[in-house]
Amino acid sequence: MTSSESGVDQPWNQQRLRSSNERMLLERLRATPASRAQLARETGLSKPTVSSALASLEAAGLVREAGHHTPERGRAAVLYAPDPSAGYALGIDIGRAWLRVALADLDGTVVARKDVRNRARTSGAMADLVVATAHQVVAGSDVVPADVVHAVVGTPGVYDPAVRRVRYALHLPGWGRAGLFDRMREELGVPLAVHNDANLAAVGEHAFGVGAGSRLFVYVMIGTGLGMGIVADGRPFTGASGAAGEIGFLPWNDRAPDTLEDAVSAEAVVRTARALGMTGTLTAKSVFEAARAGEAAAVGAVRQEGERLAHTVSAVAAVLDPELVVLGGGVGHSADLLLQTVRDTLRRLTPLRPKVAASALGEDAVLLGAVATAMGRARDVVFAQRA
Amino acid sequence: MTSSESGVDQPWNQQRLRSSNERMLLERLRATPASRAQLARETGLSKPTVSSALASLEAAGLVREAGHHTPERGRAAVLYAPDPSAGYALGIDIGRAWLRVALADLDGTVVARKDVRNRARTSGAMADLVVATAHQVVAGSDVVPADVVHAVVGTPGVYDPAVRRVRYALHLPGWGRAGLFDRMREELGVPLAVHNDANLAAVGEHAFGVGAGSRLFVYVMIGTGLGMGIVADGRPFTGASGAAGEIGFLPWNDRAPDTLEDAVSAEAVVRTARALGMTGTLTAKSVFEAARAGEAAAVGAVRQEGERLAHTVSAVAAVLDPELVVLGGGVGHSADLLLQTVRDTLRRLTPLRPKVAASALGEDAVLLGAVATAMGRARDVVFAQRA
DNA sequence: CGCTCTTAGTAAGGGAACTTAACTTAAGCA
DNA sequence: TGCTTAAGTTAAGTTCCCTTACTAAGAGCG
Repeated sequence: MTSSESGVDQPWNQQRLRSSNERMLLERLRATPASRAQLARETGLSKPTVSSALASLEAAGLVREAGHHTPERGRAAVLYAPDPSAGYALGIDIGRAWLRVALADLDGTVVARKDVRNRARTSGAMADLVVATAHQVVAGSDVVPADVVHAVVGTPGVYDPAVRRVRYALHLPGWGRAGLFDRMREELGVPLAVHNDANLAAVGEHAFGVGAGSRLFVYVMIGTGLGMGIVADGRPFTGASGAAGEIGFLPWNDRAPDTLEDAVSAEAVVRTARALGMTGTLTAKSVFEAARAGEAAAVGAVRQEGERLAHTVSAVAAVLDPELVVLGGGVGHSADLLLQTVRDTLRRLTPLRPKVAASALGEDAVLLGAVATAMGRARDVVFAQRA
Repeated sequence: MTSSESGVDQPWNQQRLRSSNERMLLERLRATPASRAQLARETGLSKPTVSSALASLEAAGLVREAGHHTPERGRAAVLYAPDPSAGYALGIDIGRAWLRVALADLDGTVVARKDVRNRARTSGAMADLVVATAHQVVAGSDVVPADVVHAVVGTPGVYDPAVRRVRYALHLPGWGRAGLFDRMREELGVPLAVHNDANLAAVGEHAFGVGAGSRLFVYVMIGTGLGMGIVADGRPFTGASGAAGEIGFLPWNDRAPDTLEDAVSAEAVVRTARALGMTGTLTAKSVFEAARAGEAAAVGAVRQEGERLAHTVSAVAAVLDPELVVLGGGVGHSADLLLQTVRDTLRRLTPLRPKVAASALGEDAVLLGAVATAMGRARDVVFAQRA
């Protein structure tokens, strides 16, 4: 027999009833401020119940008056809105080149931020830098440290909560060490969750960027490596072992034994450009700039990159059928150059053609995804801990 | 801002509280019969509440006494269990060669079944055959027709509820005609849902087969075509437009322009066997039998099939990271021959290696998936319509 | 046989949270 | 100032859950 979800969930008593209704009202208010009468009409609760629930929320500091609304005729309504200062969340992006930290309120508004170059040589120094920068960001804001409720870190690799360390972090030496994040957690003094950077970028693009409102979309992160984040029904989809979206391992070419990651990452663009005749010190960025200027070898390299990306996207489309594919990562800022080639090649390759778009958040996608994730958790925590 | 899930859900009043608790108790009883006292202990509800809820459920015919249990010491307990005869569900598998219909109770026990060869020449005749066979199955059982609560049909292609017809049903002429399923629905007199066959096979394998308990697994259906069903957290994952798992469209080989479907389906095995020197009238089945007997060309064809499947699986693993890959479909009964090759090749191809297993349900996977899906819906309906 | 121990199940009382219905408050307008 | 209309509150009543205390029933034992 099926069984599966045999775990009996919590019983519903009156407290949970009340709590559930308060939560529903709070979520409704996040969309737009509303009066008690309006909430009653919209939610189906009675006016007295709404009044009482709103009083509780206001007493707990989760909701506050937000002006008035005078209808055509009749008494003016008192509008309520969530109080975004009821808690704060830290988003942290640990990248190869940059460490970025942002502090946001419960509306997702960033109230303080600091980006520092990542010059740490060891993972321990890196951890110290993260903690120090986070403390600076909080100190540089008007936020009381105790009001910072949750933090989320984005990092390459897959964090395994069971052993509390990162796996597959190939490009960061020592980063897989045990105890690293426990130390950060402790010195930070804030609950800290660790997520894969591509997944967070996808979440960020869903919360604030071009993926907004999409029921199923993927974020392809092209840079030093190749990764993908999946957001399904608003939540990250991580697979059975956290390795969903590790498209660097897609089978690519049975002639040459190189990986798709090698074939599509930023270095590959440089390699192709050289093979096509470009010379000098090249970076992916300079190749894209040359292509923009019309240099033939560069254009060819970019075209090949686009074709290979289309190959990747077609594989993803066949398995997942996403509504939208967002191109981002280090190469993302040149996505406009790639889009047309990707779309044209896709048309040749497969009848399954998701929309393809460039990242709207650019370099900030991971950071904002961390912010969005931490904020979501912070909302839960603040609600759960109300008086 | 994020917004997204801005839809306010239903308010929680006392009726919903009661209903929710009754539902929870019912689901708990599906795992194993239990006494009131035991339910109270396990669910956290009080004994009087459990008594009262159980009385309602019993009055509604959803639950019945199921013997007694005498503890070590103390009064004997009255056990309760769900009444599986509170409703019935129809599962229907419309395949190329066979039409299969099964009637199951709310426990998922098949109480009547009929398989007929699919000789219909037109889609209209096919629809008539489906309805007639379904009526025969119900008539041939002890079940009152009014107790049949829901039906689910499995068919190739993607059913689009918006236009109420099937798309991409390449191998079935006329099957994409509008109104076809509306007609069946009407003549059947039972609510009818239409699902993709590979998805249902995956659901079936999750409910009754080798995928039981897996949080994320895929069912690869190899036969006339090539398809895949995905079950995530117990629910089918269909993608944005219902085309998730259409792995026949995976990019395969940039030298030859054929599709992966052509390269992996049953016909491909025959083609390869011929190319390797086999002669006579060959079917996929006969090639597998010859391979089992040790004939070199057949062994070679089977090996190539396994290698190509491994290629497919590695792509799926890179995107989805499933816990388990189940091989099924027409070629499924020979999966044991393929497993070793698939596993060995996977080891060469990728570090992401999901478990690979043969289907446990064989030809019945689609039918049982339809039964499981219809039963799930029937449980909901019966519960919602209790007095 | 009846006493005691133990667990199952019920009855009665009380409290929390919701609803309905009626009332009060406040704003605009004649 | 009084009328109309909509917002918001008060009061009464309902539903459903919980706690406490009781009764019911089986098993071992003197």
